[in-house]
Amino acid sequence: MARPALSKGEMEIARVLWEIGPATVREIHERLPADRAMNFATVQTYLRRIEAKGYASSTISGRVRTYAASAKPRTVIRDAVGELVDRLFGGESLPLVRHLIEQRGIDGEGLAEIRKLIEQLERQEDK
Amino acid sequence: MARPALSKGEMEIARVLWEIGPATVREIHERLPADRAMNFATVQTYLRRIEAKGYASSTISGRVRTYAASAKPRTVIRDAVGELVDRLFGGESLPLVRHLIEQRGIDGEGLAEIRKLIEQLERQEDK
DNA sequence: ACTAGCCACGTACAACTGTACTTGACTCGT
DNA sequence: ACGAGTCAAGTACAGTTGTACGTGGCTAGT
Repeated sequence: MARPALSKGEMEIARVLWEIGPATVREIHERLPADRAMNFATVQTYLRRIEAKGYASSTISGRVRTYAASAKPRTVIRDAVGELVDRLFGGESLPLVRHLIEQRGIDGEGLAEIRKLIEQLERQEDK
Repeated sequence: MARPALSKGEMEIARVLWEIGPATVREIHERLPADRAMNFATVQTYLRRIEAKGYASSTISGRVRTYAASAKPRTVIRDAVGELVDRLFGGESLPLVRHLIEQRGIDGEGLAEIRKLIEQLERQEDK
């Protein structure tokens, strides 16, 4: 494996690609959040780089190139989060979880979900 | 404010600076995790850049320069995590919390702590 | 057949990053 | 007073990143 990591900008595009499945440059460009204006050609460049790094593949049909993710979000997320946790928290994930829960508004529903998740894990551990 | 964000490598150094308080280049260099060998001059460069970006200040006393963080970890963490959450999760923090709990080993004690934290927040919310 | 629009592809380019060497000043033990 | 070590500061330099322009081919409407 050992693909070079995706850059922040590349991740943004990759995310859209995971979300809407195989897509053309234009489709991805259109699905970008409105507050994230970006030139069509820029999206094109990102996709080319994402493919070059081995996170996507593409085929051309007619005149249009279609990109498909070839790496799972889970993998990319694992690496990116791992990196952040290492650099900013010395490898400890707990402080990051704490930060997220305390500092970033997670609503009641979200909290409940996490609580259930934890209770479940704790039961497993007890066994 | 609007300081340019710290790069990953810079964060690593900034973290040590927060941990051990105002320190000289050498002190920081020595406190780096063993698996993260880095030339003394590299640390020097990072510190210079961290200062240039406005996240630290330094004074020279005698021949030795001492750096002190001038930004709080909380701020830097907020920004870095916010960035990641935006790019990789479209701004939703819940999936990141889920990922951390499910995928990164957090031990029983950690889980219990998070659970308590959540219960506390839920109580607050109820009121 | 002509034109306006769309697209891939190559190219560009400055800023930022990671990483470090070099030089010149100072300092301490001999 | 000399050599070994220490440090700041300047410089270097290739690779990555963000962002985009230009060119030339195809295509659908006139």
